[in-house]
Amino acid sequence: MRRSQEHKDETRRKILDSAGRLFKAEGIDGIGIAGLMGEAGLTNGAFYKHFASKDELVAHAVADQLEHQQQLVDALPPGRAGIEEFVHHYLSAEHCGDLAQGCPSAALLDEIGRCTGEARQAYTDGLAGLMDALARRLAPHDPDAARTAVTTAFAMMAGSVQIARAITDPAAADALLERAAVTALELFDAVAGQAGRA
Amino acid sequence: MRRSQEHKDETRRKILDSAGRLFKAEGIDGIGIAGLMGEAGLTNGAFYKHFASKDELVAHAVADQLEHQQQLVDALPPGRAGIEEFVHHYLSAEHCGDLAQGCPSAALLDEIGRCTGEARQAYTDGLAGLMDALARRLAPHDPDAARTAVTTAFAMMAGSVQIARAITDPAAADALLERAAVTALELFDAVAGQAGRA
DNA sequence: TGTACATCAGTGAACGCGCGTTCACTGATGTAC
DNA sequence: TGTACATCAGTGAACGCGCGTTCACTGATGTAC
Repeated sequence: MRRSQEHKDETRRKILDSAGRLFKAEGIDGIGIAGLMGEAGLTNGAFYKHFASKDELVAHAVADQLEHQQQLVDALPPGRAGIEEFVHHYLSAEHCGDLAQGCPSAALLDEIGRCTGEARQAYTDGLAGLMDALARRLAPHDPDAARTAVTTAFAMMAGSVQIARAITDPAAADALLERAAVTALELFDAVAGQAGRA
Repeated sequence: MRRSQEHKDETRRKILDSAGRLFKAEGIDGIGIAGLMGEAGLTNGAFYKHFASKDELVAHAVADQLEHQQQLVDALPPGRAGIEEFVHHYLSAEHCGDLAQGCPSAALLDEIGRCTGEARQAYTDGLAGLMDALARRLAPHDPDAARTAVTTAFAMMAGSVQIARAITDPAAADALLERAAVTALELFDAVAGQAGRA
């Protein structure tokens, strides 16, 4: 069944998409190669025509997911409206309820910390790109100076989503998400304000 | 080898301690019953004399770990000095480097979100206790009102530690931890200040 | 106090199962003539 | 353009392994007399 390079590229993309969704929904250790390949409409053996190992897939899937997150940020409307949309979508009940389509940081952060260097490097680079995309919006004249503060605010957002997902009390989860949105906007406004003054 | 109830309680404690350490270090899916029992100086079969299943152990270990965290908070010196110690220890390179002895939220949050209801309930109750302990320090006259804001600040701390552990760039990790400590103290001060004014 | 016995924490092999990975094979399609 | 052949993406069974859990057994100790 030899296929064109185009066909192979499409298959690779299907595997990466399935991996992104299922790693986030079930955890990296929570889903196997056969399950991923089944979701992509293939059988387990074909996996090794595309990736050398599960670890290599994890690294590529992490990179791919963060790239996708960055594209979402880049597609936001300009100015404070874009930041508000980002914050309110990120800290929504919908995002908390949809692990598979959600943010890879919120879904996988502590698991990535235990991964191979390859996956952690992919996360390092991907997060840097995502934080830069946010910093460019907030402080166009000096995004480098804003990056660490932006990352702190993002850590708060990711941590809040993780807590909201972990606890069983929906009212407490809603209150946390609402409060986190207020704080996130305060922190982002502070970054933009400092950059404006500088 | 029948032993006294006291002996059995000691063994249960050893299993809970091993579980707490190894779940945090290797992940809940990353360590098996035989590994946990070996760490506790026992063999796999004895496990089921103490817990009905791995899921039940996870719930008890999560509860136990959060109780321990709360005891650490309660043992801090009173006033702002205690909060400062908490923030600086939590956001230290030592804490990031020592998964096994560290905070269960930072080590396990996204995995707990995928656990059984039993484990998530244990996390819900344990986190509530921990957040109350912090809220009582910051706003002794109205800790309930402070709880959500305290949780937001804590989410920022846990998220920052997770990111610092996940990325491969030590300089970026240090900068993030430092910036997170400043922001955490600002957020905690705001909670204390609002409570003072009210 | 001494003895016989019941208890049950702990042992370690075994269960079925799913994991990551390998491999002999298939057969549609790109390529060379 | 038509044909023969080489390629290789994909199949699905099989590999060894570790998982959570079960179980027959051991033997030190608490308990009853």
